[in-house]
Amino acid sequence: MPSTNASLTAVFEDMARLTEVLGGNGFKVNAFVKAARVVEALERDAASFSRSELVALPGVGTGTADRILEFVESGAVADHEDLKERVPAGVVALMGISGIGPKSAARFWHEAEVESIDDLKAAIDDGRLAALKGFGQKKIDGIAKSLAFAERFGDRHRRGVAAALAGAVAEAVAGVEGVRRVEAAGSLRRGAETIGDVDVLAAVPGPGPSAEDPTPAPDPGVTAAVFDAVEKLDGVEEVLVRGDTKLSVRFGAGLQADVRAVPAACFGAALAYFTGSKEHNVALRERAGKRGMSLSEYALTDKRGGAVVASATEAEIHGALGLAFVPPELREDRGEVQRAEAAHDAGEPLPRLVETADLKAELHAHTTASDGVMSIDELVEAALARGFHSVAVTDHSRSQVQANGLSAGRLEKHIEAVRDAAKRWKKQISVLAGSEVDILADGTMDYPDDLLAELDVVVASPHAALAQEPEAATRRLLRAIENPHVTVMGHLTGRLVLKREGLSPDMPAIVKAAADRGVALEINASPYRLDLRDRHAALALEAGVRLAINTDAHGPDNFLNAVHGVATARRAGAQARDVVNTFGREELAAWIRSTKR
DNA sequence: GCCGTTTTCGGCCCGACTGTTTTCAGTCG
Repeated sequence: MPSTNASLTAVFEDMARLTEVLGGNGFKVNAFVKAARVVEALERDAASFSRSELVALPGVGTGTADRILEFVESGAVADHEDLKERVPAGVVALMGISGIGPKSAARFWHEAEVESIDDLKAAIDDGRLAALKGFGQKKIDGIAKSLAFAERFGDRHRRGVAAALAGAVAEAVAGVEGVRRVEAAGSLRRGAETIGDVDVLAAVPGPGPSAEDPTPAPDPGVTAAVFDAVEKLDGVEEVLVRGDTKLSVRFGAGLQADVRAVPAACFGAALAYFTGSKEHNVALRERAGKRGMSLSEYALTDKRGGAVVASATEAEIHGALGLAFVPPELREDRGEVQRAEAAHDAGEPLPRLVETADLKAELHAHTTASDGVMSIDELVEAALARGFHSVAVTDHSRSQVQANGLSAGRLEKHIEAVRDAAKRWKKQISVLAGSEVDILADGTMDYPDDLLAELDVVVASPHAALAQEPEAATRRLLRAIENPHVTVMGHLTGRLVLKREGLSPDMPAIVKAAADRGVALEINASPYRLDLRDRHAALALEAGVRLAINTDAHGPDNFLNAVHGVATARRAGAQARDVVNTFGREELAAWIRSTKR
């Protein structure tokens, strides 16, 4: 995303929060949030838009347009600066604590002199909070718990741990007598790289929605059994909420799971609702309203009379709203509703996104030669078990000493061993000799060109000097892309999810160079990496760059991580033909040859 | 602040749950 857009997104988000804490008009707050979403989703730099082009964007009026122009001109928005002067910097942060919203944050600030998280802790300890009307011991205990929790774990989690937990919860729920269907929803289903809470939805017996009973209750007996089963799961530390339809539990590992029970006839509406995102849901409800309907987690209904229009499946609801079915990974209110409308009007579905089952090759995997746990044959067998027609053996290069990277001499011998295995496995699978070659800080490769020329597949990856300035990082990566032997650029930024920011190169320049050169950019599917991230993958696709979804497998189970890489690719809108791992055996071989200069 | 085959003014997305309330505000998703 162009940097102007990122900065403007932050400005509008901050204006929303500041307006909220100052008790301003809630609809104005929503308008700022919406403006942030619109700017975030722009495909061009906001600076390149004229005023009339801006006003034509849905959600952007003259006020937002003028603020965008002001920011492009001067680098700041006067109204935003004014708001910031009126609110201490730490007050907005209070709203980041679960249980504290704008009203409470404002009261803490005005009535208890709380202007930061540290102030809040002190105010809890010295009784200033308890002196406020409406804040009993339970509320204060809840806030103290949330504070301690946020400090211990932060509020986001890698999707790998969230997926595992969701699986355990879903399994427990599915085992309850009377449960018709179970599905993980929320940001996990949308394929997001980090997850706040795990949402699991259970369909249980109960009446369908109707004009007389628009919010039918799920069977209380089955619902109670579902909630009991989840509360009994290993690792449940605390029950936060338990009502007639909703259970929230907190696990010791720091994750929270929300379980909802709905009558089976409402499952589609509920699944759409709990999958979100919030912004996407709001967009759908607004759309429903404009068409004389109302959308809730129970049903899409006619406003007059309340007749049920659709409720059982998501596809029916989207269709009744005049939309093609929107895959969960696209539901971020980044233009998908408009695209689904256009597709629906043309009588077509949205393009089919890449699926895990489409993957037929792995181009980045390690063996015991460097830091993997599989022999060459074990790696080949793991690939065969996935139904793959090709696998590249890509152990670390010599600079990766801690990972037992191969010296030039060891690589020569390793290539021989791979070629030998390739002959033995030839009838079943193509075994390719490769290497994950370090891109050194100056952009040179960790092996000389004549050695690289002996390899079928070169995955070029940065591993060190990951705090480099953007200019240096850009030069470094461009130089690697220009190397005539490189096939795939591996985990391009070197970021680690929730842990390390990694390189911040000029992505438009990188994707243009990759397009010109014909190399693929990897989506590293490890939930620790997910690098490229979704936005960058979308930029690559726009530039016509092929993606490679690789698991970077160090052990056989790592192949299962492909699903996370696919989720990221789907968020970017990737179709199967955009991903080289979906190519047929001969097609892939031909593509690899085409990358050689 | 945005928006209009109900509206250029007066609306604007829907429901569950909790706490401290005696009828509802605040928060969350």
